[in-house]
Amino acid sequence: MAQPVNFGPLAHQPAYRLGSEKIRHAIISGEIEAGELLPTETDLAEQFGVTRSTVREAIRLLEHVGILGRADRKRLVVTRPGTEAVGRSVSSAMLMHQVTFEELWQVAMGLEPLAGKLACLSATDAEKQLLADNLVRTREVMADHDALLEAEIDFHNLVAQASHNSALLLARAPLNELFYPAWGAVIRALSPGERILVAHQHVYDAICAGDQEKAEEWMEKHMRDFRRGIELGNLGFDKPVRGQV
Amino acid sequence: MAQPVNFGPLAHQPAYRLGSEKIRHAIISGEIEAGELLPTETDLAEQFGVTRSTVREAIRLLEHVGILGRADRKRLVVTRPGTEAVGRSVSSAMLMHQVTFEELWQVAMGLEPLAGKLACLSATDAEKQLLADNLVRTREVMADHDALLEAEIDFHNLVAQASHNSALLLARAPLNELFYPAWGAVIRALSPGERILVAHQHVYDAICAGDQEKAEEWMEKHMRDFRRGIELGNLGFDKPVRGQV
DNA sequence: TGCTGACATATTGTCCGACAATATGTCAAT
DNA sequence: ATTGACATATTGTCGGACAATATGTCAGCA
Repeated sequence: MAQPVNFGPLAHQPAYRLGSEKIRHAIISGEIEAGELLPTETDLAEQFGVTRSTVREAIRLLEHVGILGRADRKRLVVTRPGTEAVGRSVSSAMLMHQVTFEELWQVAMGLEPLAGKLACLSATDAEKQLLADNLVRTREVMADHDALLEAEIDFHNLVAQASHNSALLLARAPLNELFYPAWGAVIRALSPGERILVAHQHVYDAICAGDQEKAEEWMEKHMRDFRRGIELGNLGFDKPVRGQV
Repeated sequence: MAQPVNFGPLAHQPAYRLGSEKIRHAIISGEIEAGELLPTETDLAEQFGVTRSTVREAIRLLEHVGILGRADRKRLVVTRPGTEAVGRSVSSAMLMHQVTFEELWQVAMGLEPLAGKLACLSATDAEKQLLADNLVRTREVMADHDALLEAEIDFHNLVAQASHNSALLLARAPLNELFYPAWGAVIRALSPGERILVAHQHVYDAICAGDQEKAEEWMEKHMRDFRRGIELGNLGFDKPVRGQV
């Protein structure tokens, strides 16, 4: 049987998508740098040869990813997407894929010890100080579950930041949104404040001493504690994390 | 000195953002499931009490992240963001942060061996077959640099998929966009086809045998080869990856 | 001088109404 | 059963309009 020619679809892109791609490209290629102002909507409309409404749609397309933002809630400005923006979009995706706590935990086991290890190499004195402050604060709020969770999340963020690896920082962004909040249930159920503090303390010591293996090892231990907590509390280790976002 | 009351800013959100949040929430909370159609723009406009233009902006805000898409390039449909959508948005972020190849490599060292390890536990026969096919293909195209790179990327995607961990799949999405393409330069410079194949073969064997340690170990070896290749070819291990996106 | 207020200006947020292009559904004709 | 004609629904794009708000300017006043 003679197959008729397959032309494939006539990839006709709507104008707002073309415009958004053009802007995106200009930004990523470095033609426009972070912090710079974009032309006004009217100007863009004129340049693209479309109406302002279309330009606006093109802009919105990029805004949610964090590439564009408002400087003074007026003019558009090119921004570097922070961990929040990335975390938000990736965790929406994970939520829709019904990611289980176990799956997140496995990813965390891949990334968090790595963060600890790298922090040993790159942490500055200022960052070590921030970690020390965090330990103090953690001890203070040990009884307050919400504050404890916040301190806990903070600690891991500080470690990640001390790794001075932006790729890692962004890759682990969704953990902040999904993994650690789920941990809140464990804290309320088991009050493992002391155990958390011990682990953090060891990680901190290792970072100060520049002892990579120890940092990695204690981060792993810490993560295993997470897992044990969820299992002990029977909090649905193999069930999808639900989004409180 | 008596501090005057601090009211904080009057967080006035534009309507298109409110609308987008409302839709996003409905989707994430499961009120609307993936695959379902959204009401028409006119309906949404009526429900929200705004004009269609505003609704359209709200929709665009979500479209780029992959939560919304076109079913038949007409009606809006709720979609699960795939690795492409996530990869695209996260890698834009990484590019703007001037992520270096070294940083990406470190993340890959955290995730790829993990993927190999998990694949040992979860790979189905069909997935093993796909891996086997990939090995055959890799051997065939060993001389063709572009095709080889494609096969290489494919292999790692297949392994990741065999891990049956969506969180991992999404977390490593940016690697596909930035890390492996950079590897293309190495292939052209050093033609390490044979070395790649050997590593892949060992990973494949380990997965078939269910030998987690071996899979992990060979993935690590493979990654170290990457790094060595970049260093040997003097291809800018510590320089920002440039986006060809 | 330094602060305040009035005013013009630029830019975004929102609205309205309109039309073309395209996918869908229906029904008659072949 | 396939085709063609036609009405319908929905999106893509247009153009113009106005309100709200941030910025800049400048005179007035202590």
